[in-house]
Amino acid sequence: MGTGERKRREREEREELMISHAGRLLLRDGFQGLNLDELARAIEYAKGTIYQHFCTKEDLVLAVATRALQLRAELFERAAGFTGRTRERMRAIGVACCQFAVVHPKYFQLDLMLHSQSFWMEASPERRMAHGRMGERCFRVMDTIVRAARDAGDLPSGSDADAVKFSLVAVTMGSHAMALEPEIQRLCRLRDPLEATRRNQDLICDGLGWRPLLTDWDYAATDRRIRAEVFPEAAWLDVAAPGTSEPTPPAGRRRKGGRP
Amino acid sequence: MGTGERKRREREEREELMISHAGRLLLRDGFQGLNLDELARAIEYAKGTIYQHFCTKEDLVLAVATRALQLRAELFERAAGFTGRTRERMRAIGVACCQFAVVHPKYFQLDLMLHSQSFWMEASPERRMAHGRMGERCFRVMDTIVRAARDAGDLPSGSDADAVKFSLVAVTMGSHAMALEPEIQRLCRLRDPLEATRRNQDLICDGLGWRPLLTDWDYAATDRRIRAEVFPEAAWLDVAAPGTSEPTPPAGRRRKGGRP
DNA sequence: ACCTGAACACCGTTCAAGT
DNA sequence: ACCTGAACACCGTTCAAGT
Repeated sequence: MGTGERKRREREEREELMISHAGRLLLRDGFQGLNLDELARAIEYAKGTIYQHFCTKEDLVLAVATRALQLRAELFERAAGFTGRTRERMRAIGVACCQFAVVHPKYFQLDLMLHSQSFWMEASPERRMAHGRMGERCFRVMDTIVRAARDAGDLPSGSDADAVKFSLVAVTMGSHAMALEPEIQRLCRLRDPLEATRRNQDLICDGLGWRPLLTDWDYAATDRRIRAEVFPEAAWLDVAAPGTSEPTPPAGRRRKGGRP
Repeated sequence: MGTGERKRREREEREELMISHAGRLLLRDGFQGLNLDELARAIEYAKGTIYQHFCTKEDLVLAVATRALQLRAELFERAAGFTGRTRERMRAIGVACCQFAVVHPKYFQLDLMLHSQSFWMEASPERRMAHGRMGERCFRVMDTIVRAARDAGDLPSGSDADAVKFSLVAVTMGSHAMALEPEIQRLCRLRDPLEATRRNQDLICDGLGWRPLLTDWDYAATDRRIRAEVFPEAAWLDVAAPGTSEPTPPAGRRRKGGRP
């Protein structure tokens, strides 16, 4: 029985190895570019062994995405510890979101992919649920703040907490996704994608009537506090020029097929 | 020379046939599910002939997406003819957007895909530019209204027209994308995805200070006017229960590979 | 009981041969 | 000059054989 325990642990460690290494390859090559032959070679297991852990490639990628979502949840929970007005606290979450998108641009792209592809039906129910739970963790953090805002009178008493969360999530994801798109950058003459996202969060909050409004408060000072108190070690982020996600590598498809 | 002219026309008609039929298959099966063998069989040309028009599968799909974007541009231009306050006119565009997403849910998903995948580098520069031009057409319509709003004093005089457009596009795409996601529907207890998107557009406009604000105007009446005057033939849309995009077909992957 | 990797199926891409 | 479709390459998935 002690042996069974060790077996279980080894199996778990192997899965961990697969997920973390798949993550690395995903960051480099994207979903289509992720090659299971290469992954197997890199982790020194047979390709077939991967399928003892994941029923499809999508299942594996979903596991990576859940890991990424966990990172986000942890950022959220850290941000939730920020003290101040309720809108300032939610702002800390917004900053956490931006941090995540900047530090892990490919993970963020992966997240977008999950939302726009037939991913879910290729993944196992277990992993879908695990991903759902992680999503709940993120939403719980937001929910606490929204309710506190309503209780404090910072949000109109009639506000629907679910609707507020949806608005914030939608504007954040949408802004990020659009801001990353070169076509949109050109059409909207975007200079700083991150700044644009933050501004849209501000607009939504103002639209919701979340006090103090943009005009009644020095949110630049709040941002400085957030950076200093919640993400002190991320100071280097300010240095990186905005939009410095690595210039997508020459992943142009190597032509295949045809005659010799 | 008359013959050369006919050849050119025939070539164009064939390309048209390919695009429209590829569109049909895309609507049914999505990008991954689009099979060029099947397409070739359906249009009764050899698979190789497709490659005389499109350099890759992505190139073909981009052509379809551009066609879809053209539909959207036409809806926008029609909506721009709506008379009323500037915010009402922009609202007509918002309604057009929602119409588009409801009538062509798969095209809308396709649009999301373009934003989240390494599509562009597999397509030809010509088609990328064609798509860019169609995007410009959409933005031009919005731009006219935003400037009119600033001139009329409906928008604060300091408003940056590009930033306003970005906010609207980001919130609309983001809201739609999130609203389509079952996971988000669950977490936010969404009842009516379309309504949620419209509401977020309202919040952004309020946040921008675009008068008349939500509280100062009967926008429900505006919506009725828009439906009656701009999209009269689309009345049936109100009948379809929200979120009645066809229940994604059992596109679960047929397992492949392995031994006989 | 579990790992292995060759075999296989699928499908996008190419090109020699045909008209 | 252009169309054809069989051949090919790539890669996700499977399973008979090995340990």
